[in-house]
Amino acid sequence: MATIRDVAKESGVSVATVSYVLNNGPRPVRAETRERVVSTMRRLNYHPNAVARSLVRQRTHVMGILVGDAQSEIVTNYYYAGILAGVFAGARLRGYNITFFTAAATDEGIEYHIRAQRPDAMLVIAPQLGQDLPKRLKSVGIPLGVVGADECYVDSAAVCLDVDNVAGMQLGMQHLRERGHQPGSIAFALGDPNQESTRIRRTIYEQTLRDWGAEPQEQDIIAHSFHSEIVYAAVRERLELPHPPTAIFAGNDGIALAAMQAIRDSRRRVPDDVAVIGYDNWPIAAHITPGLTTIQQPMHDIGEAVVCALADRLEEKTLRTESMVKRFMPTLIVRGST
Amino acid sequence: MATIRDVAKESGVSVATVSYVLNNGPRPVRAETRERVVSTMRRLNYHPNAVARSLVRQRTHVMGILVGDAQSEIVTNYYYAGILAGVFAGARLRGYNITFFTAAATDEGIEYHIRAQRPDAMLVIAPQLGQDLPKRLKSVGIPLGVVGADECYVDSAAVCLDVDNVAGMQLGMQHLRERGHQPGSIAFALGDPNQESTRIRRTIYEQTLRDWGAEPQEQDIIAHSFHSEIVYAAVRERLELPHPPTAIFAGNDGIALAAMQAIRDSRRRVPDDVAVIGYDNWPIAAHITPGLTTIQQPMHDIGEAVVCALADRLEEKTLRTESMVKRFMPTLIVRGST
DNA sequence: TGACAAAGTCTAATCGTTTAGATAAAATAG
DNA sequence: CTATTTTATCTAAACGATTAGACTTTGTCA
Repeated sequence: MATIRDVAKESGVSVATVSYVLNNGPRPVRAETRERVVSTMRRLNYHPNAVARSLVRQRTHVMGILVGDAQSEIVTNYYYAGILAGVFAGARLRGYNITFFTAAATDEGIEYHIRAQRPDAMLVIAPQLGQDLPKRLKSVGIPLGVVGADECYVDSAAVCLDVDNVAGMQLGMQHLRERGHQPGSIAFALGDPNQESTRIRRTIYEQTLRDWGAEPQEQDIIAHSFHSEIVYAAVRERLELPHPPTAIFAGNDGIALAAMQAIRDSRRRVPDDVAVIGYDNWPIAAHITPGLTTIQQPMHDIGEAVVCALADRLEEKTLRTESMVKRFMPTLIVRGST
Repeated sequence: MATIRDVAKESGVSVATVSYVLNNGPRPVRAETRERVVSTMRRLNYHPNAVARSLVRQRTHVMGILVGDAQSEIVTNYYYAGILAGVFAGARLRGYNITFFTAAATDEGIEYHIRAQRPDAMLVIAPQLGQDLPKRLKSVGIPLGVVGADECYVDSAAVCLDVDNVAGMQLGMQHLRERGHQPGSIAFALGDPNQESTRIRRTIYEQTLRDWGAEPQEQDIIAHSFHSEIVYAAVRERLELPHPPTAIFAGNDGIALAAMQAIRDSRRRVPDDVAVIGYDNWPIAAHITPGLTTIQQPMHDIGEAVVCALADRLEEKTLRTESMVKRFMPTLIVRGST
């Protein structure tokens, strides 16, 4: 493979000149010389070695990414996929590559891998809470972008983006209320309790009920998991108890789907007997019967925004030393399930 | 950040010695010296710079990946997500990082990016046919792993893995036949006609019908797209025509879901009026009513296998100069939709 | 025309590793 | 107790770029 030296020799100039041509600077090159160099580059099929560049520039133009607890999450969870699509779009826009760190976030050694690989920044998507991950990532000393976990990262000088969970829950609760459901008859099938969004949403759920004069019942907070089988079983069980809910607010659309099946299998109808509202607006939500009412989140925008914010920091367009928190507004998509 | 030189100076040895400690060779180091070096490495929080290593070793330990036509495909298509999960698992197993090439496959410059970034190998997942991509990727000169497109890559000295599409179609057709559907009443909602799997499956569909003594009808090959809206419209339209099918074989579970909705919206029932069989066994397939009968593909295995096969080539465990084709067996998952 | 600035090049150091070749120390053989 | 081999280190040259500093050419102005 041709190197810069080959190009230099072949076109009778020094490597410096070739480099100036390559980068349009920092020194000027005579038009005639430039042309000669460009043509030999083309002739030799030369492409600058990004590895060598990274070494001398101390920039890899790579952003590392940690998805959920392990990469496999993207398999079943459209939320991650949506964020990722945005991340890719942003990366392309700003000229970065995205590398997945294949070690799980819980691995002892993840920060060693990061140190070794030297991405310019790290992205963390909807991490589990209660780990020492934030501290460890901070210790690596590169800009950090976090989606879906403000609180534990806000003191890590990170870029924290998330959907506005408060607004989302209120949107959904309001909608159920307007559909005539009584505060005491709305259950909440939350997701992974180790995610920040789940905790916030639970708080808002309970607070909204109290605002409406109803005390939240422990039995109306069901599932505590994103796992379909667990959700299915939990919903069926709840429906057997006295005072079954007339509406279920689900932590994401996957939960909502499992809940809908549980409802049907209990010989009840959606939405007549039990209404269901989801979260995320997965593509499938529009393609089932009845369609799933859901809280849409601008996943793509968030993914793109986090990359752009980090790129801004790297390019010194914005301050790097303090945290930044930005919230995105969700919207309610009404379909047949409510 | 500490460099190898810092470690060397700090522990009173040469950089070479530190390197030998780091790599366990190629020269021996006295146990006492090694200990001293290791402890200073720890004290200085030293981690070898992978970029510098890559430069001198001419190996980045990165595999690049091109997903579908653009990264956004992983959003809606579980097939990609499944393959990816396997790829990550394999990468972790063999010590590689996965970098997404954010330029679309159709981009003029994708091979330039690859040349510059210098991944040790490239993965291509279910590419569109009819592009010059194979040729261009081959010209880059690094090992190639292809999932879901043997034919056009088989002469590129690539590792080609795919599910056995012939077996999968036969499995499904056989099943429909056993359920009592007449050859002339089985429609095929194929996917993207620019993917190899689609083409093969269509051929097998037609051939099976002929084997059964029925001439395949143009009108029974519907949709020609993975896009839900298009599928939905196409199925509804087909159901209005004379001789509506009693069974629809779908190119993937997304198509199957859209088809099921179209069937329901035409006031027909699944499976009584029209049976549906899908492809891929998306997680959702088990969580709808009725459950979706589908052809399961070992996506995870395929993803893992392609990475391992490439790693073998890179580590010279296997020959690098000739193509290898391997097929994985699908299985039939019977649920309520047939 | 000469002085000085600007434009265009080149030489060489640098980024942080690996690893051959030379050299020194220790172990083994005769 | 040498001579020879083996083991442990060190020195220095890569790997393929970028970029200051020195140098040369060209242009501008008095």
